[in-house]
This record gives sequence, C-alpha cells and structure tokens, in this order.
Amino acid sequence: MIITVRQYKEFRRNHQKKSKEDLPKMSIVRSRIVRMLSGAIAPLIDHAHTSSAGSVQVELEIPKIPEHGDFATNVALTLTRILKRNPREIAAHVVEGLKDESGLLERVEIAGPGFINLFVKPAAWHDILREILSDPSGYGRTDLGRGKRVQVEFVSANPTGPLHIGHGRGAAIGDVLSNVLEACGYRVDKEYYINDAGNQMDTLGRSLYYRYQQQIGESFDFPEGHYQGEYMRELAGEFIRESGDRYRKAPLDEVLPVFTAFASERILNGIREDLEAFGIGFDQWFSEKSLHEKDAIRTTIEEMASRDYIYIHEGATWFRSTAFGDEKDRVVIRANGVSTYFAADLAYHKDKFDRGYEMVVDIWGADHHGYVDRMLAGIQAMGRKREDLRVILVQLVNLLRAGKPVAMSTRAGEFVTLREVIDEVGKDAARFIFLTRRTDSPLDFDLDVAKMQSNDNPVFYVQYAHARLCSIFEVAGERGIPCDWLESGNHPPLDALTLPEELEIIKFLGEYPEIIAGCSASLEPHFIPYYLHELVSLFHRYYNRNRIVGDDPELTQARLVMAAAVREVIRNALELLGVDAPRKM
RNA sequence: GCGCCCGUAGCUCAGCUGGAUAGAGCGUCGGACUUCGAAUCCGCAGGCCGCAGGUUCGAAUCCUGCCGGGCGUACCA
Repeated sequence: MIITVRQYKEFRRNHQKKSKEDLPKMSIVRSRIVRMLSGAIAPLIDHAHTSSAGSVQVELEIPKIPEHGDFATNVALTLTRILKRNPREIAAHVVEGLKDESGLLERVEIAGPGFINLFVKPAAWHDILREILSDPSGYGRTDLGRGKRVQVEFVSANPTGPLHIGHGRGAAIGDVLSNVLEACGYRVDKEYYINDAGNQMDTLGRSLYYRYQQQIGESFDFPEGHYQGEYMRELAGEFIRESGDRYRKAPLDEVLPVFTAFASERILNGIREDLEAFGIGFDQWFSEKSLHEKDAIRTTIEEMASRDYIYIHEGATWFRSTAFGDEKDRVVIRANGVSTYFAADLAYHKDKFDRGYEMVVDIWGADHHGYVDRMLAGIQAMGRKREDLRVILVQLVNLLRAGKPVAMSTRAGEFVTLREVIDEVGKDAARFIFLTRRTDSPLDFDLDVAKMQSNDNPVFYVQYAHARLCSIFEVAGERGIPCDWLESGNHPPLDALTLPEELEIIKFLGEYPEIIAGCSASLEPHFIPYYLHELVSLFHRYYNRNRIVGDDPELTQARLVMAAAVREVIRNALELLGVDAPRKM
C-alpha cells in the first residue's frame, strides 16, 4: 500500500465525513494499520506545511525477517526530506501518535535508521479467515477502477492462418488481465480486431485459388509470397467438397472474392474454436472492413487535420506524429491514394474511444514495438491523453521439446499451432505457463515439461494442493466432523490457531488483495502464479508437519477453517487465471 | 547508425513505483510414507545482481557511459 501526501490529505478530508469504505480495500488487518499510521502522520505533515511534497511515498511492507515485525514502514525515512529532521526522531513522533483503539498491536519498535516495526497480536489475524470465508469469490476484489470503462484488445491475429503458440501467450495474458481489471472494479470488454481488409486478404484468396486449381488437376505454379501451409491444402479440399470443380480455369479476377471469403471465414471460425478451447471468449469481434465501409478512415484523418496534425508532402498524406514524440512523421495515405494499415489503426482507435471506453489496453507482439510511439501520438492527435492507451508488448515464445528448440518457419507455413499445443499439454498447463513470466521477458515453453504430470510442472503443484484440500474435507466428512459452517458462515472459534506457521499462512492470505491490485496497476499478470506457488508451498509444508483432522475437536475445527480459506483463495486465483481447480486428480 | 527490451545461482526466471541479511523452480547430493493424497515435505551446496561511474542516509532497483544478446527501424500488412 502506497500513499502519497496528497492522498493523506484527501483521506483526512474524507475521513471526517465518511467512513472506511473510501480506503482502497486490502486485508482487514493491513487496512487497520494503514489507517492508524495515516492518523499518526497527518498532523506531522500539517505541521510542516508541505503543500508541495506530493512525491513522498509511504509503504507498509512485510519484512523478510520476523524480528522486524509483522509489518514495517519506512515513513519516517521518507519524511526526512520534507520534515527536515532525523528519521528516528520522526519515527518516535509517529509511534507516539498511533491510536490503537481496537487493541491490534502487541508492540511497536523503532529500528535501524528509522524503520517502524509493528507487531500484531496473534488473535488479530484470525479476522482475515472470517473475511475470506464470508465472501470467498469476492475476496481480493476491489473498487480501484471505480467503474471505469476499459477495453482490452488482444490476439487480433490476421485471419490468414491458424493461431500459433505466440498468439496463445497473448491470448492468455489478455484474458487474465481482463479478469484482473474486472476484479478491480473496472468495466471491461474484450475485443478481437479482425484484419479482414487490404491486400493480404487478396493474397489469401489467391493462395486458395491456386491450391484449388492444383487439386482439381490443373497445373499451376504456386507463386512466391503466398500462404502455403498445410492448412491451405485442407481448405482447398473443403472447397472442392462444397463446390466441386465449378471454378476450373475461372478467371482469377472474377472469382477471387469467392475464394477470399471462403478462406477468411473458415480460418476465422477455426480461430474462434481454438480460442474457445483455450477458455477465451470475446465480447466483440471487430472487423477492419467495417471501418472502410463506414468511411471511418477519412473521417479520422479529417478530424486530425482539423487539429492541424495532417499535411500533404510529395503526393502523400502525412500525420505529424513527431508533435507527440514519435521519431518521424507517418504516412496515412500513400501517393497512390491507398491508405496505410496505420491509418486504419488510427480509425480503429478513434472508434474505440468513440464507443465510450475511457481506457484502452492493446496487447501486441513485441515485434510491433516500433508502432507504440506512433499509436500514442495518434490518440493524442484525436484529443486523448497519452495514458488513455496502454500498450502491452508480449515477448516471443520459444517452443522447446525436451530442452531442444522446435524448428518453425512461418514462411513455409510450418509451425506448431496453438491447437496442437492445447491438445498435447492441456489448456490449464498452457495457460499457467504462459503466465509465469513477465510479459516483457521471452518465454521458453517446453512441451515435454508442460505435459509432465509431476512436480516439474507448476500447474500440477498448485492443482494438487487444491485437490488435497478437497480431500481433507472428504475425510472430515467421513469421520463425522461437522463442517456446516462452510455454508452457514458461523465459524467455530479460532483461538487454537497459534502456531507461527499458521499465522504465516493467514498473513499471506491477507496479502492476496494487494497482489491483485498490483497486477491491475502494472498490467502484469505473472504475480498471480508466483503468489499461488508460494501460498501452496506454505500449505504443503504445513500439511506435512501438522495434522489438520486430529484428535482435538476444537483444534481440528479451527484448522479446517484455515484450510477452507486457503482452498478458497487458491480457487479464486485459479479462476482469475482461467485454470481449473480440480477436486480430484 | 538510431530506437525499444533484456543481462540476477549450473539452467529457467522472480524481485526493478529505491530500504534492513538478494529469492523460487529445475538440476546435484542426502533424508521423510503402518497416521488427513509422497503429483508432497525437509536438508546441503550454489551469487563482485554484465562492467564502470553517478544520485542517495541507503541502489539488483533511479541516471550516464561501455560490453553482450533479442527485436524494430517502409508511401508492407
């Protein structure tokens, strides 16, 4: 949790008339401490009259070493600059000002250069379990987005061939980011942009035409620069089954639209099916052709021209993108009168904002990074703020088998498709692995590892924990241990949960909302798999050392409550990832 | 040439909106199942965080330069 000075002041204003709902949601223990610290710090800042100190940030972190407390804050250190006093002295003032009305804290220490270490009473943690179980699927959800309308556009592969593994990574990231943003209170739509216009479509149609003529026995040389993957042969076969040899030797110019339409429609359907198998659905499939039909490119350029960002040079129409920091201006209409792909993209983004989205997230392959600056320039020329568009660049996926690269050539149409990967390793493993790296970082995807149903495979590690937890409740049921609180919400007393490793798990459960909020702020989903791994690891270790269903009824009940909370958070996180949480494996 | 991204343990990577002793998985080696699922757990070993400066009370984290790798650099889509 990070608060700026400005936020402190805002918080204080709000706090006087409203209650705690205005604080960003976090674990109940953490939010109480933040509130307490805010209360202690505000007077110090007021006293110093530091209106221009908005850059000071305060952080409440969990120290690595237990001796440093359950939480630690460096406020005193960061306040040194604006208060112009030594940090330990400031820390003392902060500590003095803490009002622990609910008796949350066991003790508070000032340590090192001026850290404030806070020790929470063990019993205070138990509230986190109650909080989780009172609304398991709502846990971790926040209202950071405040209903802001966001569009996430991803995959958007050209309908000229099946999706490959790189698209799969972008798909997983886009889908999960959408889930995360939604969990953080944004209103999210997922969209796929179909590049169904331009000469690549003609190329696609011709590719099918040539294959078709070949397969019905005409001798045609297959020209360079066309799509010649195996899928084109299959398409030609389908075409023959439906239309026979009706188009034998038909003049290309006359029948090309037939072939183009057939090919793009079939391929797009295939893409839809593959994405569905990957657990991904879109709210909108947006056709580039529809932009041309609406004359949207012309309108867009006109609007930009009205703001003086368009000029003519050597017969071409240019966008003055350098006005917004692009390295050179860009052509939108070529001298031959044909608009560029970029022009369509500008019109598309204008359309997005016209539809009412306040923020737009584009997920692109990293090889498109050269387009970021011009696109950002573009939306600014339409009167949008730079930060209204967030472009996520997804790095390459290197496909491996047993540690060795799988040779792929897009040119020759030889590549491993997403569908093949899903069929081979399963949706869950593929999604999880795609999400275990920062989007910025290239990813080695080893098919053999992903397929392994063992501890080499991070998905199974997590799913196993979930299945194990489910199994514990089955055993409890068999032994006649009442767990009706799972439904009723009347949880048994938790006083028996006193072991350090129990409190450690509960504390970690309490961090989950922060993790999700962090994903949403950074638009990086990889924190979730890492969090899950750590949570599950804590649980497995605990499980191996302690008996949950044991002889002491009260202890058993309390531990079952904790187990239930762990299970719910695992399930909650896996749901965000679009990965199944199996009861049995 | 210019621009963007990346250099952290043997390998693959977290940590990067600056904080106290830099982490995980895999791999090596050695241990734990008559007891809730051993697809699990425990332990050992492993590091000038690419190099050099700078800012700071404090730098893996921010700035500059260099080295190494990837990508981009069209009146292509």
